[in-house]
Amino acid sequence: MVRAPCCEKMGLKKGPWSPQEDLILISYIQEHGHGNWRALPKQAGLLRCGKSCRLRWTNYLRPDIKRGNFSKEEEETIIKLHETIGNRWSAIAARLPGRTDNEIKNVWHTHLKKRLKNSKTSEDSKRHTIIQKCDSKAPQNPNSSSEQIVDSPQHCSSEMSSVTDSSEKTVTKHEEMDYSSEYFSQIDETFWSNDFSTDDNINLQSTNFPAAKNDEAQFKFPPSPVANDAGGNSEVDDSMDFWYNVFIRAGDMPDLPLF
DNA sequence: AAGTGAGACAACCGCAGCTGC
DNA sequence: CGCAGCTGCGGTTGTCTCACT
Repeated sequence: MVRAPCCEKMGLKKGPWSPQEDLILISYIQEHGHGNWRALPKQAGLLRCGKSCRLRWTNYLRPDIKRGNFSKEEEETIIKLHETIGNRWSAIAARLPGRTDNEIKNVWHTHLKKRLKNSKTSEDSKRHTIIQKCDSKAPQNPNSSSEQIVDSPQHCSSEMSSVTDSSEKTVTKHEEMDYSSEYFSQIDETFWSNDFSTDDNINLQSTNFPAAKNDEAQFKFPPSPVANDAGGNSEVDDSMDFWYNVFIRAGDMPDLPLF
């Protein structure tokens, strides 16, 4: 199979998305659904490849994305699932509504892996201490190693069971918020029942997604970290219609293509 | 105040698998 | 059945921010 030329060779834009591009993409998908991702950027007037558009939508712009810190439960779910199925991020994401595989992957690499390593280290050292204690308690047998004692240590099982993960709370720069309920409370069930993870041709107009009904006042996307970082304005965080405010504040409302 | 390194997260790359012809 | 086109997935890289010196 001949690989399609990459974005750069086609003269397409790479790197971070601008708010204008986001709005164009949102508006287009709102109006038409994504349909064919490859054709989308051309039809929407974006100088991006379809892959980039798909990624941007699925990982960031999709309205059912839940942003903010991961809850303890979510982190535990990730850890447990990772134990059983490994690096199958999309499968793990499927078990965490509103979370993307990319986000989970990032969290794993930045927080959970380290935490697990730390807890394993502390557990190992604790195990080591217990093993030493067990060794001293256990009947002396020159042929048995310490590990063997730990694996079936009737005389110190209670101590071993006390070795637990004492993971500390991770702190990230974004406050924990449940955007899904705060920002999308006005979206009814028919919208959420749309399966955006599938490749169906999403037509938001056929849903009750507020923006699809031309109700701009209700059109709300969650504030992105980009906006928080760039603006640092609490007004932004509080109540507003985030995306429209971004453009209006910037005084840089893009000329949206006529679809 | 400037430089630097680490951490966090967004985005890209390339391969695999699926589907239609 | 084989090929081409497309999407999904996981690994990796790039970029930005912030803390520290």
